[in-house]
Amino acid sequence: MYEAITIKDIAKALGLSTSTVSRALRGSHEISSETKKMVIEYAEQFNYRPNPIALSLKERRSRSIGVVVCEIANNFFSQAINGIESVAYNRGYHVIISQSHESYDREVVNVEHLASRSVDGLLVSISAETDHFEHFKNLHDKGFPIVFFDRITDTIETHKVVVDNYKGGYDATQHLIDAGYTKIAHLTSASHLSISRERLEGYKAALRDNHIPLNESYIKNCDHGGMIYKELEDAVKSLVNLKDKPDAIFSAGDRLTVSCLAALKAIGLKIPDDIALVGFSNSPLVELMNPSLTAVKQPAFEMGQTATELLIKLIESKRAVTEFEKIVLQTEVVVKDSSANKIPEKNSKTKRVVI
Amino acid sequence: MYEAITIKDIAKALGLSTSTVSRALRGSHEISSETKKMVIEYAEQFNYRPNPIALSLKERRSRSIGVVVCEIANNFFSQAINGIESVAYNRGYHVIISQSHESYDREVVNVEHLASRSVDGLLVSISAETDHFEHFKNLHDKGFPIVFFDRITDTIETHKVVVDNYKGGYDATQHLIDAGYTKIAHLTSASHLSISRERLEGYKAALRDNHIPLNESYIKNCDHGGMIYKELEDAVKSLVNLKDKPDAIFSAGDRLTVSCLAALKAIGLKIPDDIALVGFSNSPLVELMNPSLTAVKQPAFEMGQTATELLIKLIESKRAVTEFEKIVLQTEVVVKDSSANKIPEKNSKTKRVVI
DNA sequence: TTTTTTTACGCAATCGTTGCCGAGAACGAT
DNA sequence: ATCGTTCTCGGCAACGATTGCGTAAAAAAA
Repeated sequence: MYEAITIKDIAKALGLSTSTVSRALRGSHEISSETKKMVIEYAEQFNYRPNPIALSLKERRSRSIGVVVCEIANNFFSQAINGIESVAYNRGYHVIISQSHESYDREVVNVEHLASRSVDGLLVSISAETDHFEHFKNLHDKGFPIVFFDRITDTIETHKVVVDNYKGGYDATQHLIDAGYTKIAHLTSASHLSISRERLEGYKAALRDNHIPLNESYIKNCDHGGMIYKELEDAVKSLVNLKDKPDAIFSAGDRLTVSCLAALKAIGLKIPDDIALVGFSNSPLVELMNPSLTAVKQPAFEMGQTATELLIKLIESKRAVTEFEKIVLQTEVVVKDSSANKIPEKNSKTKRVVI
Repeated sequence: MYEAITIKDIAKALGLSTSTVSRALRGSHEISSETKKMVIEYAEQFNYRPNPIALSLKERRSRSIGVVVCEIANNFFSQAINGIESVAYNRGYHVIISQSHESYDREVVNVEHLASRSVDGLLVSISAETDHFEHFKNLHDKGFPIVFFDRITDTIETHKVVVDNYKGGYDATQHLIDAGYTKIAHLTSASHLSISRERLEGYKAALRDNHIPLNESYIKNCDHGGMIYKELEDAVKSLVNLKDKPDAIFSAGDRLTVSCLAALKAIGLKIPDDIALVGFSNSPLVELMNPSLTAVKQPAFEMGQTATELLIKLIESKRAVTEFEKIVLQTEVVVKDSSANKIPEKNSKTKRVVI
């Protein structure tokens, strides 16, 4: 099978010791220039590459970082991974990906597998099912470098990279209010996720600031984050079947938003005439959708980059790090047709007449 | 920093030799059951995990596979990687991802980096820029396991997993013809890519079988596969500015299709009334687009799975493999609104009158 | 010429694990 | 009592590369 050339092969071929070859290759001054030249030429001719595994063993590091996300086939995460890969590549690190598929058990297995010395550090966005964090805490307490991004936990003190989910939720809701909607429902994923909580808080705050009373029946949690279409469809149906039907929906996740659009289309409701929709989504396609979708965009690529930079800083730090950063990036509301200004209803004509 | 327990630590603590501990842990019959019990209990208590790097060095394998694709943030590839990861995970392999960003140089660097003994095999979809294959050939000749998927080359004899691109192109074109379109343009990426060639051949064959003359000016290559929007936009503009303007476009790639839709929208052409559109796309969102898009879907997940199974078979084969498989999966045309039956033009009324 | 310094290289340990060989004890068979 | 066998276990080497230390030979200084 495939066998590559080693330092030992060079040493044997040239009648030198492995230490001499090693030093020659690294350009040590204690090797004569003729020997160096000879070794380097031979190495180039036979395309010598140091064995990274041997180096890892010696240096006790693998120059690779592990990524644990719920799924790759999701615009937000694939863009984030793109950012991760771009930084890692430039710094000479490999990226090892694993998916939790929103399962706690799978997350634990992946984390343990990666951390058991095959990666130097971990980049994590927590699974929707996960509501306790011992598997991270154990590692972190032992000094293993972890950076959380997107979905984080406050129970572990380390670097974190997030967006301002509160503001994202606030802005989305405020935008709907500005467009004339008042009965705004909120579709979100598992309630214990940091991103869900914060977006919900932003939603509530925007309502409060606009003196719109909070209607608890307008808030729907989908614990599987839209992975199960039925769950989402049921939530949407129960919303539109309410006596006091909402006139807008703010959905707090990519898959949630897309599935919601599909569900509304299936039910036969017109957007935004029957019901408006604003949602978190990082798909570049939403503006080509029918109708084009007002979306809260996250800087996924930058999040990946930033998280990776922080992680590599942790990994390469000589002393144990005790001061941790929490970096908060901004979201952006891209306004399209799905939240067009509300057409005044018939019964509001009276008011107009008054004017 | 982070230090994990080793076999040596256990040996010292228990007053045994490392070989005894090693054997006890692997349940060897030549260790007394008391010793085994003692060792295993100690190992569990201190959460011992064998060092995969030391094992890699010893066994001369890393139990990881490398993936080289042009980009992750693309539905086709993220779905394929999903399939790759699912199989690899079950077989105990790590997946290491790298992106070529359609650049030949970057592809070469990635391949060399991964192959220099940090992965046991490679899963490759060739970059758009790549038109010679020495970097793969050298490895393959040395017995290094490589499996190509999606974008392949015939110059290297190894396992390959593709879709029937010819049939995909044929079916898409035939579908347009069946819907009443005859002036069908073809938008494709770099001409030296296997997928471009085959889809083009399918397109041509469908025209030929329907006795529609081929119009060379209807075929547009975008060498950057839609990565550069301007290139695509120019191609679309030059198509719609032709004297004998096409009444339909068949686009042969995901990004191409989406960008084409955006370009037509920007130009202000109505789909399908002014011009119909059918394209390869693996985005689950196309049916929610405006108009919903008739798309050729590829079994990306299955391709990833199949390719990974073949690669692991190669890696774990005792003897050098000389018989290689080429697995061809089928595409599926999902018909939506963008290729609705053509409305007969005014000047065809005469014919109708005759009837 | 003798002593010191410099040059240029080799030896061996190290990282964590396993394979191979062999040692010592216990035990049954002769 | 002696031999052979079996059971347990330890020592050494190896995987590939790096590195501190040691040292022979050559060069320089005395």
